[in-house]
Amino acid sequence: METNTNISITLPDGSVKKHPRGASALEVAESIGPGLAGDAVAARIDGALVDLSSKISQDRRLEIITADSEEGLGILRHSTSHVMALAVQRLYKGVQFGIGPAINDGFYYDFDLKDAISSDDLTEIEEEMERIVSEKLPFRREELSIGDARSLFESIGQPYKLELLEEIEDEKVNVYRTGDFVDLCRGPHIPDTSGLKNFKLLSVAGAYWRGSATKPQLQRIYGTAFARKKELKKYLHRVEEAEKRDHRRIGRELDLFSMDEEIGKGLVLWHPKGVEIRERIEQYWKNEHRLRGYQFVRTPHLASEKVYQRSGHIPQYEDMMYAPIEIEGERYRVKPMNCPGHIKIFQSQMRSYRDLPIRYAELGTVYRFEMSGALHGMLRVRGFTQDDAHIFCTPQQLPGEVEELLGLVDEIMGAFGYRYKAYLATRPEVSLQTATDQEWERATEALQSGLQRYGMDYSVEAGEGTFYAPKIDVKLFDALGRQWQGPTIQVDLNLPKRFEVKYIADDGKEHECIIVHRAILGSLERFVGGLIEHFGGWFPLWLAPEQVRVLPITDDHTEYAHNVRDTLRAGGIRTTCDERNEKTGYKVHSGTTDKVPYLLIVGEKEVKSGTVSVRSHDGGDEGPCALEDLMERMNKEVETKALPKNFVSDTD
RNA sequence: GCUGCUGUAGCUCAGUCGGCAGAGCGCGUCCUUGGUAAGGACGAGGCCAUGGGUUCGAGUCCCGUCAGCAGCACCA
Repeated sequence: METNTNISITLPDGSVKKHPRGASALEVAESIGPGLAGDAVAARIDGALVDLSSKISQDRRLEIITADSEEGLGILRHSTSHVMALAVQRLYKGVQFGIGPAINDGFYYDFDLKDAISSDDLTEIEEEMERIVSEKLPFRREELSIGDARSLFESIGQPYKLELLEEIEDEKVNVYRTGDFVDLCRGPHIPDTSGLKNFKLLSVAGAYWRGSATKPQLQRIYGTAFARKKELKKYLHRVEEAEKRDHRRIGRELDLFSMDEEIGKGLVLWHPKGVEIRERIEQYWKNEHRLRGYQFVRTPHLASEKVYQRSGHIPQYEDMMYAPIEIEGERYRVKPMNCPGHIKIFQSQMRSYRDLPIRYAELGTVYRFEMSGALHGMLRVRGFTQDDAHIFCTPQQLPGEVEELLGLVDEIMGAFGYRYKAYLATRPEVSLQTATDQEWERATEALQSGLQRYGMDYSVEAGEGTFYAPKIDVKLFDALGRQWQGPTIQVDLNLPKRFEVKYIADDGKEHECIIVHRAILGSLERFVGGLIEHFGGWFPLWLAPEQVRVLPITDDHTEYAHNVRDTLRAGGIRTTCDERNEKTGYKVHSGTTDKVPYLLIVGEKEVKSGTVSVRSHDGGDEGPCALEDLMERMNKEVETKALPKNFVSDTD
């Protein structure tokens, strides 16, 4: 006969523990070990996430969730957001609450309140939060019927919560109470506020209710929380590190580019050193494309509106195009896209299947009217140069072309030291109706088979394609582990029809051409901006605008320094000479802050022995070296596109 | 575009209660001629974003405009 006082609890490692019926998850955790109980934030009972206070009344599987897991950390942060909400409720009258979830690196809560919160107020809110933590207030869960919940939130004047309730279909909902703060919330939460020790409020900003620009705008406070102080510190350090790498700051410090109010918003002025970097990239890009059978074309910056009418850009994107310019009664537009020009070149003669594939590439500068709030340094601008190309091919050739393209992606992203991940984005809900289901399917399958043929890992993002094309998006991970938008490969289902792009097949008849639209770098502006942050300004030798700086110790050595410089220059190495009237330490300092990979110190010793003393970014003070040996080493470094040593941040 | 914050020397920033515009870096001249992350002295450099208002008096307070920043929304 089974005892009804004990139940069996199965732990993740398979072991079974006997506990009295009605034991709480926390009690079980305590019986396993006080350490675990202390770190516990919630529990999973038979697969469902619940509070630690949950009583277990039958045989169950139990997992104790700690803040060391991603899930547990999310719970900790979510609980912190409630504490912040309580603090705000205490400090400001008549607050209405939006939502307050955990996010990637922390949490936020949205508030509707009369007074504007500024970042100066965050300290005060943080202090109130500390107080709440020391009060050790429990997170108390209550289960209410929808009707009761509605009257509750009505009585405390929380219209946003009522709106959320409208959409819940269950009969019962949870509310959590922490002190005087009540929230509609699925949970779970940590047992009480004393478990929150390591948090920080980060910023305050506006955010639309429910993410919709037509809805009211609330004030959002962002914060983060961690299980351990060390992790919080590490995170804050990483944020700082990212700030130091900000391409706008480094762009100014290294004199790479600037923007000017009088030139216009979102328009980049490339300085000589920035151009130097850009040209290395362009040169490399061109070589790789030439190797793969691309031909280079150029199309005008301005075109008659007719072509964008036909392409569909005007009906679809007019609000993001620059206004028309009227000449001789005809309206012209600054080009927002390179495709129409490439198509016209393709159509300048009859094309046989024997000519295909035709691959046209252009570093094409386009202009788009991005909303002012969207602009961000070089990463989001109004005038930019796409590394655009269009592949005209037959349906049979498509998978092979995709495969080739992935090889190109791999080559180029690898050269810059990016890790990446591919995503297959399929037909979205709202999509072009002129293309048949079959065409969507065939295009998507071709992309997929290209991925498989190349052997590239990918995941499917259902419905994330553009309205006119399924696509492969490649996302990059930079040295700080941050994600960037990378290459994109799109099978265009729109333009071949609109422009009637045809070729003559082996049956002697006209067939519709496949057009693949693709960019590897995206835009030179964004790519270079991203690279600056990726490398933190320490470019690999092949890209560095100033590869070598010669530092003569006194005036007596300038002549020798000039010889060294000129020899290097003759060898194709970008070299300058710092002949300022300063001490060597000063010149080394200045060469380092200017992020020059090689500093060559030349003094009495070097003049006599005909050497240079090398100080490199990778190797530090390396001592004397014969110039020819150094040149050989640098040439090799340039040729192999060697990445700087340890350019990955040590905070990772 | 929306909400909030910020505009002071080329850059980073101080400027108290409304009372003569400041520092460091950088730049120039001079001294110094030196050995691996900042030698010294002197000097130039400002319509305090901009237009209005309050005031005896505005960098400072109020309103508008412009620009930048953060987030949201947007991103062929």
